[in-house]
Amino acid sequence: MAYILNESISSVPEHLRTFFDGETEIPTLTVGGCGSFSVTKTFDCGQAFRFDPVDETTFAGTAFGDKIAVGQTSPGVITLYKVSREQFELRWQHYLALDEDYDAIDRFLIETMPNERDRAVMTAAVEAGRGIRILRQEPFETLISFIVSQNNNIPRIKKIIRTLCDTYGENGAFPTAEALAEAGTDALYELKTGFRAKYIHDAACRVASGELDLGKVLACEDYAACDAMLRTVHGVGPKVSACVLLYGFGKTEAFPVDVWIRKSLERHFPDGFDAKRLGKYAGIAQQYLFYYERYING
DNA sequence: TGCCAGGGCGCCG
DNA sequence: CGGCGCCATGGC
Repeated sequence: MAYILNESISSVPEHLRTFFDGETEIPTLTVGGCGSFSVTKTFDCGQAFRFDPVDETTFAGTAFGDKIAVGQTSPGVITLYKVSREQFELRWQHYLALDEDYDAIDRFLIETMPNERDRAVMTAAVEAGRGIRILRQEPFETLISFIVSQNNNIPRIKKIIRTLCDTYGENGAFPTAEALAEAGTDALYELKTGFRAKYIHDAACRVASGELDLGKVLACEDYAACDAMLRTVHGVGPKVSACVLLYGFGKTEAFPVDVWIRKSLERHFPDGFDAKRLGKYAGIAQQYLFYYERYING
């Protein structure tokens, strides 16, 4: 389990000055016990769209309306910039999934494979992706982000989300459902969202009106029911729903199937792959397989 | 130029 | 149910 090694008010490193708008002194936290945590893999595996690399081992971005940076200090140790002890315990520890035992999950995923051949494949995928953490992002932001992601590429997804935040967000935060609902489809279309404009607007309207209660989805233990609630939104199909439940609601049993996963399963599991067998951790296997296929085998 | 990007909808058989 | 054309945009 993660623990705080050091907390201080420190001067902002040179390469983070611009990101932190010229601030000079910020709360800085050094956190140990992070296990296999990899900053670069976690923020560069296509689950979060508002973080960017600022050097080899540091990513900076916005979540919950706060700008933070996360750096890899050494194996098992990370540094959090502009994060106090209180904020860490209240929010960022959970956001970064530092309260999950990924070593145990990794072992479970390998052990659960039905035969030696599949175990070998899963072992390779786990080793390739080891250090990835499934972030616990904000539900509404994740919903809109993965609607934007459909038939799109990551650089453009990031660009559209940045524009959405700049135009309709308060002080750099992700826009509220009310703000996007009020904006209207035409205005959203003007932001180069294309055919997704009406989908974004529909999602925002349903959330703003209470017709879709994201708090209820968060509290719901029945995965199929969660999936059904999200898919009432026009433009949310099986893939987007699974991504939103995985990255925005901590539903780690979600198993999003995209072109990369389809390729991976066809190539490595010709006799079939039963995601349900992996139960609560299917989504983490999915992320490892995605990373393995997309970034290692690619 | 055509193809693809972490898809989904509407329609068709 | 499964397949297929279409939907906007930008990078290659």
